[in-house]
Amino acid sequence: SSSSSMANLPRVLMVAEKPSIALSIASVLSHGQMSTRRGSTEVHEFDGMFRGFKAHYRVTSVIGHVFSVDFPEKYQNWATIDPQDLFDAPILKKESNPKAHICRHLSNEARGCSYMVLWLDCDLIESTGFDMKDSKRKVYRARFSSVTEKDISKAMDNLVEPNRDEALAVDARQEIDLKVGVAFSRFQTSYFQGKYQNLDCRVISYGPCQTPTLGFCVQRYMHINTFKPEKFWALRPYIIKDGYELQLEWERRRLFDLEAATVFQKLVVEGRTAKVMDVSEKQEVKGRPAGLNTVASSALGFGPQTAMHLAERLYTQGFISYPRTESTAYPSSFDFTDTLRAQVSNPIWGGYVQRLLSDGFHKPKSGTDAGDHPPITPMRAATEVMVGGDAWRLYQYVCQHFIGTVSPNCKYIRTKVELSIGGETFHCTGQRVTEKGFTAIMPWSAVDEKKLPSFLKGERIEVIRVELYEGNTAPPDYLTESELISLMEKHGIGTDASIPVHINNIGERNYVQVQAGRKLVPTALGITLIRGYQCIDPDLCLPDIRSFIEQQITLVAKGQADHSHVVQHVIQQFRRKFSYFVQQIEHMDALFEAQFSPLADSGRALSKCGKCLRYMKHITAVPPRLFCGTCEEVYYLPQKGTIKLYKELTCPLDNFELVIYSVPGPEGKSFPLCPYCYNSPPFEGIDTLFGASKTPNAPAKTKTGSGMPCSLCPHPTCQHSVRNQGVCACPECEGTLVLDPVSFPKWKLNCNLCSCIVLLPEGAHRIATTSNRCPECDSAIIEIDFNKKTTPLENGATLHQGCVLCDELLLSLVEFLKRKSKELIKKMEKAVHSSTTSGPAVPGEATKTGTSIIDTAASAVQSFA
DNA sequence: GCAAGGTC
Repeated sequence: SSSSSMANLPRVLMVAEKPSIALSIASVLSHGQMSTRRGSTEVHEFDGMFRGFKAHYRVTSVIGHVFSVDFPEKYQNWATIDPQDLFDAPILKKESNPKAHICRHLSNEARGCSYMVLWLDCDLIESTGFDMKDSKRKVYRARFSSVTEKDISKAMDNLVEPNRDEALAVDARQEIDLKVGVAFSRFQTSYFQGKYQNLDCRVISYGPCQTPTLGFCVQRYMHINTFKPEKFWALRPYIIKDGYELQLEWERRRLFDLEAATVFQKLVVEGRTAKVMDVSEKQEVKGRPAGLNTVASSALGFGPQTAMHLAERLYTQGFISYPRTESTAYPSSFDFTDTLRAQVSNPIWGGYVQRLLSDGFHKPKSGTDAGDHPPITPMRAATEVMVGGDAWRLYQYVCQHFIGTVSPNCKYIRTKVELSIGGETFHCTGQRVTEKGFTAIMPWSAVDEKKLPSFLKGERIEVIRVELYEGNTAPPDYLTESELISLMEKHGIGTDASIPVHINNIGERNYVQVQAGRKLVPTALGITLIRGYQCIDPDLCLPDIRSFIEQQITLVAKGQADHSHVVQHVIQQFRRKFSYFVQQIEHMDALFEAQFSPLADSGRALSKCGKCLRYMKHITAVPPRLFCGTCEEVYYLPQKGTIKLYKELTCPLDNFELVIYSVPGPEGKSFPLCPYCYNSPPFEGIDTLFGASKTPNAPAKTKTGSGMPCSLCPHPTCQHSVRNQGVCACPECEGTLVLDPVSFPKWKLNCNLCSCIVLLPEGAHRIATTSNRCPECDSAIIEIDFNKKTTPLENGATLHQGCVLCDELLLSLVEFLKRKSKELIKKMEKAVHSSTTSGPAVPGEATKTGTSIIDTAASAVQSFA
């Protein structure tokens, strides 16, 4: 398209739900003649006809849902907000992925456009600057059921008005799910957390999808547990024919009455010979499969989540078609020949495909068209080297399944021989495959062959013995992942994309465990939770809870009910359920009490509580924590290290006794923390500070947990705070190097954010920070009391004061771990330089962008003191 | 730390 035409033609902006669909739409409408430029998402441009006149098109997309909801900041505090109040809380709509700048992108692209066509049902008209009431800039909605040329063109010829109701329905679901889920989750978590020692969880969540999902697993567990096996008996006569010993099946299968079975056994034994009453042969057909939809988990032994992940990767690399689809029916226009041709080069099935192409392949069995995407098919040839291990297995499966769908049916002959012994009827069957068909390429669906000697009608055969088999009825097994998926689909729990997420969730939360064969076995916690709901309000864990929400929302989507009316109605129902649940929680607690050991009975007294001044118990089980039995409060501790009392020192802010946390090993470190401050950082803005350090892979996250140890505390006078133990800026991050107070004799400085460590002179009797600052770089001056035998000072002197960065003697004695010292010294010099130029009040802020946070915190301390 | 729903 020329730039001159672009300027003159009316512009049409088209927005699809994801980049791949924008590409397909543009390719179809421009016949591949479009230009593409990058942006937040790609924009494809071309000239074409729009509603009877020539127009310039811009086709772009969003990436999934543009908006999601959450509570305002004030409602994020678990300690101050009563979960009940969440039902009446306002909610905020935010861009789901602010970094992607989708709103900005759309409003930019919408500029200068006279028309907009939405290929999605989301509520984003406002963010484009378009207005539904503006008659000059019209907004349309394109409805399409598959991403095919035919459907796309049809949608363009039948544009409709955008449907606000559908967007409102999405909003309604978001608000309901948020309020219900968060209110119940916070209440349960706060109530049970820290109450029992062997209760291993960080959060006890509730959700209208995840909880019924768990409900299915527990229901099966209960079925198994309450199963009473029953004895049964079956007659098993044996005959010998053409040298084969054959066991015959009884027409009555089994009896639950031993006496009756014994009577029949006597009859049959006395019958002595089996008379062949009938020999029948029947041609049977096992039909080729329909197209492959969302990858079945059990087929390959990956979890559904992993399978989807691999499939997603294969899709983005162009090896298979879009893997998230419910449809098993191919569009009529689907080009099977091309898809097959791409597979002729395959060393394993290439020959088979070649024969299919030359002998003529079959159309797949007609499946169901869910109106989303075509079934999953291979797009281009791949080798194991190109895609690698597990993805390769999945790719093979997709290919074999696809080739299977266009292969002939499998044919086999089923023989049934009916025999009579002493008036009782028995039979035996055999199976013989005559045409493998698709099972040749899909060996996992092969028909079992069972050879049978030939029998003649009327023939008599001697019965060699008659067994009276005694068996027990057996309980069903635990739910498998694929059974669970079917149950969820059947009850409308989750969507094809979210089902694996819910299953994953109940595993991560420790409600179920995945055992061999991908069986889901509920844990004590999972079972206790469901039993609890069952005795307080069974609705809470039944699938109907989801159907109820979905059905109410459908009313909004169809315009049959008002959005806010429906939301209010549903929220009101849950508000009542919630308050009843809160009122009755002791019933659930009774079950917890029976299952878990109360915390008060366990743990060793470690440090004193600042509130009641009694000893708190240290629970080492995950998650490690301190429990005050008097106040019934729990204080979490960092994981993966040891906790000891720190010299009975106390925190000046809250009077709690300090503990010292240590990670063992040569690169380990120690720092003191106040149990109270660690859990509730006392200074404004401190959360933000940690938020900043909580970037993925930041060592601070795993080493310090999410709380505030003394090494991060800006208290101006406490001797343990970063203000008094901090020495200088960390050369590797924005943190501060803090003196490790218990590192004698291997003295060191540890960064309070990252894993950087600086070794100080070993063996010194004492090393301490002083209140003096280096005039050169503002680092804290440290004082060292050297060992008499190893002192580097002249005349056997042992006391020395200096700056780690500027004092020549100290600089020669310190050692930086991990990096080459030259590089580090350069970095240190840089740090020194910037710290002298900006002149910060607290060491370590030199390179920090969020400096003001500490200042705010520091002033807060001053006013506090 | 909390839901479910999209898709990267």
